[in-house]
Amino acid sequence: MSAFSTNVTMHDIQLDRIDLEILDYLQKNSRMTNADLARELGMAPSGILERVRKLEQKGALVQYTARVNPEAVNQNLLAFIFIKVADGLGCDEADKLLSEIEAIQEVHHITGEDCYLVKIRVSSSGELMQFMKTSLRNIPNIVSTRTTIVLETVKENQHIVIKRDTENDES
Amino acid sequence: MSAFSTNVTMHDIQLDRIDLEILDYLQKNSRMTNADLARELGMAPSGILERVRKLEQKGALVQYTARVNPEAVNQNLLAFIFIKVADGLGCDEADKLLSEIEAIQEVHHITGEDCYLVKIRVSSSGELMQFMKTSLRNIPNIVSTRTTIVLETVKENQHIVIKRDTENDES
DNA sequence: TTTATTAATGAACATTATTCGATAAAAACT
DNA sequence: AGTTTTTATCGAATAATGTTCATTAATAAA
Repeated sequence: MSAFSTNVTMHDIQLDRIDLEILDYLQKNSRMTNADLARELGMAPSGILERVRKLEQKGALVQYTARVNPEAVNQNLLAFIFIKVADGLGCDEADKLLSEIEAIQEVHHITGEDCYLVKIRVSSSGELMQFMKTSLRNIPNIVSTRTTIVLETVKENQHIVIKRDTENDES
Repeated sequence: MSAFSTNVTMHDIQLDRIDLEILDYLQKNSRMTNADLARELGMAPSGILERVRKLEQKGALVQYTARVNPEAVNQNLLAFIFIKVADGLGCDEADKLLSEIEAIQEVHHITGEDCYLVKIRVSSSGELMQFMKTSLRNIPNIVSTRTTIVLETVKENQHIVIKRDTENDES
């Protein structure tokens, strides 16, 4: 069913203007129909379908997702945690362990003093505490953690700016 | 067209188990059809449609979006910027200015020394520099900024853990 | 009890998804 | 250049889904 590719590195991916348009439309509304896309882009629905499938295969489209209001499901606490591990050597193991934790939405390797920046969403400070005590304990070579609590989120999306560059297009 | 509510605060939102199931299914695949949802949940498609519309109106469903691979569209540089503003007074204005910047995906008020944590995605360090010099200049009362560059992203999603507690209906 | 209100159903109809053969253009090869 | 191969699109046909709406049952309110 899921036609999405996993672990794709974008070496040889070539996207034309129409591909970029499709990506941008679906980014704004992933439930937009192929028929609507076809109308917007002046193509046949079957042609759109073909392109979308290829974008999935190429790994340009990663997932279709609905953004859920955290408040609606009582996940009101958002936090960022900086994690320092010894020598950054056990990192592969730490990568895996951190990624497996559902509450963790993001795991980044970063520059500077610390090794990781982690974004986590939980229901309460109690659950965060619980998480620090249990899940983080399992991760080897953690030297220190620094936690920053989010008081209020002003903006939050995953929208990527898509630049429709100088491209030879059949306009 | 867009049936999503804006600026919704979740005071009186009541979601039953079926609602939570719908949210979770759509979170995992927003292109899932109402017909499939209906089959999974043992309901009529029209009933599902009705519920989905209500979830949109209530603000539990915020948006349907496709996740685009940043590499595919040459937006390879991810950074977090901590911004300190004087007294956090001009914050409303700063909120607005920061949110209007497309490259900025997230704006959070945080605890600690700094006032803001901002997540930004651009094409290159050059563009980041450009951004710091121009866009940030317009924001009043910025005292300092601290930028953290992401070297590699191990995990990144917006998936929220939805707990189907046997007694999630808190009336 | 009676009356609103709400949520779900199922049938009817509109719209979309998907397949597939045909076609034409572009690439690759000789 | 000429030929083959690959690729992208279309259009028509069919399967499937979206959406409306009258009806019914269940729930809450009066």
